[in-house]
Amino acid sequence: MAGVSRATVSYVINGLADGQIPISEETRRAVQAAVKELGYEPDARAQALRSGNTKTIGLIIPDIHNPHYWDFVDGTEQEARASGYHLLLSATTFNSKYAEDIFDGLAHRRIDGLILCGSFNIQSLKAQNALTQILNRQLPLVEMRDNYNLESDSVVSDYGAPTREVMTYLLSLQHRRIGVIYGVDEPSLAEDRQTAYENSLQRAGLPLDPSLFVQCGSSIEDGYQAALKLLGSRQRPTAVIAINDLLAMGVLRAAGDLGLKIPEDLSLVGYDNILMSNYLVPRLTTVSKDAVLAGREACKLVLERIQNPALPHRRREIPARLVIRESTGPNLGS
Amino acid sequence: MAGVSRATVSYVINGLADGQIPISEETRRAVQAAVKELGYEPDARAQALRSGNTKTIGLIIPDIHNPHYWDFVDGTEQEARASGYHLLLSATTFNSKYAEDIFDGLAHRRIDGLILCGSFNIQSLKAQNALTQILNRQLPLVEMRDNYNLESDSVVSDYGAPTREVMTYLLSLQHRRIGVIYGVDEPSLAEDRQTAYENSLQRAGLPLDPSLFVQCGSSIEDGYQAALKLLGSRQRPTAVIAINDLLAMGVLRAAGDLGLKIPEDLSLVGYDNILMSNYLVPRLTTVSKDAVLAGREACKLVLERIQNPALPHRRREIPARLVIRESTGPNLGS
DNA sequence: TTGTATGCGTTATCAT
DNA sequence: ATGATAACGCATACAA
Repeated sequence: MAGVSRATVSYVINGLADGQIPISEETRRAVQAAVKELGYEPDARAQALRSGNTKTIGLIIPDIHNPHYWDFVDGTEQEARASGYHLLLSATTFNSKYAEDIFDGLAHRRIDGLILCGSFNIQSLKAQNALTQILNRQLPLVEMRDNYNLESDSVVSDYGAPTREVMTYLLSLQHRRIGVIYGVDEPSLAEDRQTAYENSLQRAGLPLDPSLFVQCGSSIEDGYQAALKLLGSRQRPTAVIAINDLLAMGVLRAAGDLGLKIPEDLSLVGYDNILMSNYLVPRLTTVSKDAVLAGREACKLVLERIQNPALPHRRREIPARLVIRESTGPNLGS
Repeated sequence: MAGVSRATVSYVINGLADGQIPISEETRRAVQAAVKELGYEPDARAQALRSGNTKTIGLIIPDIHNPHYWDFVDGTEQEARASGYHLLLSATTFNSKYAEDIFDGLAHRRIDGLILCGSFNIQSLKAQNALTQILNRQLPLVEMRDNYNLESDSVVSDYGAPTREVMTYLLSLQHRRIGVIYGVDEPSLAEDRQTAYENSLQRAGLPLDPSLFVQCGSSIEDGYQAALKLLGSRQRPTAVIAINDLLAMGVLRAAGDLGLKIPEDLSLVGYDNILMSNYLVPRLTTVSKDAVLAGREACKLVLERIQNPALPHRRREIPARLVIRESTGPNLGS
């Protein structure tokens, strides 16, 4: 329609005209007019086939119902969009038979990079195979934990120090029986918190009561049920640490049902500092981590590696710190 | 490697062997062995270029921080995955300059279908243009509201009836001053609720006090601030309807800050029945809608239309109904 | 039962 | 300053 060849159109559209390849002003205008007239848009499929990259980043999150991950997705999307990339979102639940499908699907689609957020079932042999295959293909990969293997970049947070801080704080409030709602799908992912908890107790000369350490799933209902069990026992704890804020909301609810007032009868600490934790009644004391920032950093890392695959393996640390609000107070017990 | 031609490999992989094109057993086995050996996976980019479809569905949600939409995403993803489709997720905020970028990006990518969930700035001329262009391209489109135009399928909920039910319920509890936190980015999208509210008041012979109807943004902080204003006034309402549960959480918090007990001093109703609304203290009375189901239905509709573009335009209705829990009670006021 | 040839829409290389 | 051509990896019509 512009009366020029396909190549010329390509030059004009991709702005190679600037310096690299000289295009006459009238040709450019003719092409641009035709583009507008026809509503022409280059076909990303053909571009992908030709150039080899899809301008797409895969993002896998473990739990679609936990606000913490939305913050993460938010940050990732901001950064991806800013660079003209799109996000291919997948959600997997622990033990999900889909884990394998997801990896296969992403490999098949030739995404340019992959961000693996949070736990997924690496115990599954199939998932493990899928992952190693992805690594073999040199797919830029960012993991939100210490590198499962050294090939990948990672964005992590040290929860050991803030957990010790939580324990020191709770102990200073005279809490002696401190429960833990350990609702992580992949237990090893929160080991730093578990050991910090145990070490703090030992250092304080307190016994390690296994009945205070409750493992459960990651839904709010799981947190609720776990708390019901933990708080319904004869020697109930006077403080509870929930491994994330969503579970803490379940604990809050369970405490209400048992007639326990927070923080008078029970102190409660969460992790993540999800947006709504500051609007709960009472406002939740929590270990805060900027998930949006984490998402941005993760995305930056993939994008950088996409641009330069030879980069040394990197590790970004997102700080986590205790934020004291209203859900914790002194032990007023007998 | 299998000693056969590319075509034969294609036949074997795509299972055309079954009936359509006969393949000898030994050839098939040889191909399959080679596939496994090489870790061969067909290139989705080339397939997309050749076949014309990307097996990708675009999904636009208005607010990444509202749990309601995640339920929706959940349902959509389940259905998409079941059919071998992936989700290209975009989040847009009202008034976002990105609205246009998003549409352009999706058009450029030649997604197979688009699900438009919730409000987006159709007032923006650019967004409108982008949308009509998409329609011109016959892209299968599902809108989560009554059809912006007749070309698209839609999944909707009638909020008029349940809102009247809410009003009847609150009036029966002797509430006479009923506030509304109207935090919708695109006001027209909740018009049915507004008129139901106004009609119910009129039918009860009650005045329409504009100061009871507060417009605000859609974040929890917006709900909090709006409630602070609404409940801080001299003639504060004894009941508040929040246009969604997230905003209701903000109201809950504001009430706490003002020393108002729920439901003794204030009744509160939300919409959506997000998962956590049943774990709040008090549990939230809300107009429930199954967002996961809505997501599935929306995805089914696109998938069906992708398969058969000539389908008549369809409209699915997802029921919404009042669920009475603990946040509402009789007006005990003077 | 299998192989050959063609084209999907781009962009890069080489000519002109 | 621009046009012709090849190639990306696949699926299919057709030939053998």
